[in-house]
Amino acid sequence: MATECKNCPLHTKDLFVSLKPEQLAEMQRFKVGELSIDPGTPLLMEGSNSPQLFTALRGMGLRYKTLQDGRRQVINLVFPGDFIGLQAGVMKEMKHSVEATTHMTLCVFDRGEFWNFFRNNPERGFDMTWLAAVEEHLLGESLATIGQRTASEAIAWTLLRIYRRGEAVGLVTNGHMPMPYKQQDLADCLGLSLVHTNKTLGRLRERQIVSWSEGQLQINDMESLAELAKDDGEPMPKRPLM
Amino acid sequence: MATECKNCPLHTKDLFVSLKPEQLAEMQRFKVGELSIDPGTPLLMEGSNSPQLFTALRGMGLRYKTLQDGRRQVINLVFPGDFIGLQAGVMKEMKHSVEATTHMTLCVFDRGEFWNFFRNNPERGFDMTWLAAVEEHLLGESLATIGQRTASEAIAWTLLRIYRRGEAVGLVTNGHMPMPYKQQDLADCLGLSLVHTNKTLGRLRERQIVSWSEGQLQINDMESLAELAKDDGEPMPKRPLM
DNA sequence: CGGTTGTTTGACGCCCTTCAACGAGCGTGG
DNA sequence: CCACGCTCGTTGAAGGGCGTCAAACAACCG
Repeated sequence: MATECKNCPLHTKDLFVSLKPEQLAEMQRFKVGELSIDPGTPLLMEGSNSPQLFTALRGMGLRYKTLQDGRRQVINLVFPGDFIGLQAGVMKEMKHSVEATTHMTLCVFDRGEFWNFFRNNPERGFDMTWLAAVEEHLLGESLATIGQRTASEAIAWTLLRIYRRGEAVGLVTNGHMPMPYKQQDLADCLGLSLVHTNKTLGRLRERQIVSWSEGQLQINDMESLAELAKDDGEPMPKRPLM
Repeated sequence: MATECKNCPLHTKDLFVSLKPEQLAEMQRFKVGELSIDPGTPLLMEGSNSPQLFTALRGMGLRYKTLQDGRRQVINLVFPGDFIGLQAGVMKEMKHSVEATTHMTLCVFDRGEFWNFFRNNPERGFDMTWLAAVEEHLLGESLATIGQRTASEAIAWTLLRIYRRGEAVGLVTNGHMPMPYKQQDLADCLGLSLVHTNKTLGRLRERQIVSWSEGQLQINDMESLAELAKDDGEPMPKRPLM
């Protein structure tokens, strides 16, 4: 039973810019269905030319690239509200892969209608650009993290960002944030080895700053964490929802 | 004396998707002037809310972010054809800084007209999204480089990419590519220390793979370079020109 | 109960950083 | 004209953060 756009659980969250009723109707027309996938399922593959675009409705995943020798770089994590497949939408093919970490449900859009949608809804087209610009900005921050921050800074920064994003979409309850990823995923986010990631996490736990176990992330000392992360304290940028 | 869009030296390069005459005319209308700046001049500052957008017409520069403790991460290099300021165009402010490395001349667009332009030219709006998606893709590749490649791989990869991009916009003559950056810039691109960058470059030079001196980049052994860089050999993605 | 996946811990070593110093090129001013 | 300062490239030495190797442990499952 597909969710109707006007009942979308996301578009009321204040992370997203609010949509006018007619825009919701437009999205409803653009939306061709809903997809539900199990943990571990690949959604889009590097080099594929998917006929579909998605926005994550529920669940979490990750986008990654693999070098030819098998090393993997996680580009970013996929949260509810993320738009997936823009690259396939405008370029010929995907340049990275996307896979589900938890069970996910996604709104499905028809790529063939993408251009029509864009032409008929310039406001939404603008929002698409906006979205891409936000993505670009976030990747720039990740670059700065991997390039400049030490392992503990980087891990602190990443956990903080995950927590905040989770808060913004209502995933946090009682200070508990679902954290379904593996340590290996976090390591591949940051270009660190699994072992070093593990030990650094252990140190953060000992210092009572964050605890991450059994798929739950908890922040025990927000102040120390933000300081360690060298977070610049800028609020999470608002973004459109597709 | 401003360059007219229809005489733009760039839009015939095959890196860019070609523009129809009426699109050129539209760009001409959107363009409010031309800016010429000296090496070292900051063009956009992090946190600024610039009223202008640019596309680089001639010259080279770089985009970077600085952490609060002064560490700098170069997000990417700016080449002719790059569109600058999209973030300020859709979000409130710039999230990184841009500065000129060589003398640069840029086409200037009025940010206030951005939305109108977008609405009146859905095709160009689409191209804007396309551009942002290309940027995002390139940042993803940089992430993989910084995160996964070793210093010599990363440096090889970066030099190779610079050379190819230079070729694509006609900057290479006789196998010589202008390389106006400092070693510190390259180091800040890759999250490496200046010293290590220098020594790694020296090793590449000794092995007769690339030589970079006096602002000129030369590739002596393209095959070895591509192999070292673990380049996946995909062609440079075509992109729109604004 | 063996097999698998993910976390944890220890030992060892290297890639890379940091500190330090020197040289080359160049513009400035005495 | 040369001394001086500044920037940038280069090189050596020392140390540490992080990677690699290896193994043990816990949880889950057929």
